[in-house]
Amino acid sequence: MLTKSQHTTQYILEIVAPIFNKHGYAATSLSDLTSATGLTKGAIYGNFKNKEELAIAAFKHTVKKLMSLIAEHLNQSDSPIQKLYLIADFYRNYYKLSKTYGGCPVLNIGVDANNQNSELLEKVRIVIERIQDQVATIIEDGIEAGEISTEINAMQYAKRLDSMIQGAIFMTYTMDDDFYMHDSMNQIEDMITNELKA
Amino acid sequence: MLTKSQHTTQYILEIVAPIFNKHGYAATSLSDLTSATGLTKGAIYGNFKNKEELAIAAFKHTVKKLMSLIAEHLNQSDSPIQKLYLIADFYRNYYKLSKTYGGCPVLNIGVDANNQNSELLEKVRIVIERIQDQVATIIEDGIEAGEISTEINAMQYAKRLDSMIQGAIFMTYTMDDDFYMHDSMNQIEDMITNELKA
DNA sequence: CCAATAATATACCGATTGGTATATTTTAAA
DNA sequence: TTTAAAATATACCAATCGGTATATTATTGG
Repeated sequence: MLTKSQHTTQYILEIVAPIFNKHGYAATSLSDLTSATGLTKGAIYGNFKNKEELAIAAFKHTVKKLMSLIAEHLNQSDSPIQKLYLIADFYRNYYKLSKTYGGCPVLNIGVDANNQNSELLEKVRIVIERIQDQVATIIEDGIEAGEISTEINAMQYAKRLDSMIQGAIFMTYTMDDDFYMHDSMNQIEDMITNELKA
Repeated sequence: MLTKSQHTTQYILEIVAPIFNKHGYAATSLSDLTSATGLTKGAIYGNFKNKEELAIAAFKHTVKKLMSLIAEHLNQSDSPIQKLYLIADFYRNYYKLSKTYGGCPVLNIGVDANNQNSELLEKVRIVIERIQDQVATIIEDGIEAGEISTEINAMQYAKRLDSMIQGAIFMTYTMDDDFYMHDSMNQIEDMITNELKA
């Protein structure tokens, strides 16, 4: 059973994460958080050491949710190459989906933390590396399974896909236009079909 | 001849633009700017209406510089398809280059202004559209010149290239790793050769 | 039901925020 | 050289900042 403060901690993260994600660390004030949660500074500082620790926890909170959503989506197939297609498929809905959480945490916090908050930036880097490792593993599994060409450098290709996806996210959000996301996913599907397939 | 205040205006922009670019609008305080410039609030508010107008002017200042650098780079050839290769070539040096200005203003201010400052966001969008129009025009010129396949949708392709470039910039900055930029430019060069060429 | 403790609210701190009104200095025309 | 105007510096404003010490309220074990 969760204690009262554990419930409050979860509640705070739920409310606060999208705010940090949208506004960034410095532009989010404690009063933003108290008025959004309906709680006081006492409740917040009783559960989090300071603003920075709260921002880090909020980032992790959003990432965890999104990562479990994509993991669930990839469970639709056991085939490595089909999992790659499913990644593209997942991101087709990503604009609408990530808006719920205040945007893409990797993009938003990555840019916000750079030159500003090295602790937070480090967390973003860890997440990016974890994502790329997972994609690289899928590609390697595909090579082993004979689905993907042995010519492919898994890690390099994972980074390339990640870079394209992040570019699509940035453009989609900045221009408020889903075209970028869909066009990029078309492109990635073509790459899977024409470059990766054994 | 420039008046004294015009000199000061230029001087302020020169100093202030990288700070806004690195830290974002909200995280940049007036005291950051006075201590960096060695001027007082009197000098700054004598030349700019308020912080927002200064941030907009600073963004335009950096964009103008970068745009003239790329325009100059593209002057190395009159051939449209060679100009596309030159764009890729330009961005190979972009990480080091843009660091001088505190990073990529389109990426940084684009993310920072989203959900925060609609005036600033609108300026970013205008810049993105201008860049894409210029690339699309080069592609159209290439089609007319018979260098580029008539199958290509110029504007769609310009957006696709732009999205890839922005993704590479984000990844390169966030991971502090030029690999992303160089790999993306290799990819773009391959696309020019294999997809665009007539 | 009481008491100990956990959890939250309140009140306050010095420092800093963007912005302004005014004083001072610098510039340039006469 | 004098003087009006332009440009910059100074001093100040109320509001807000992140954070803390303490008071109050909920919760829970005995």
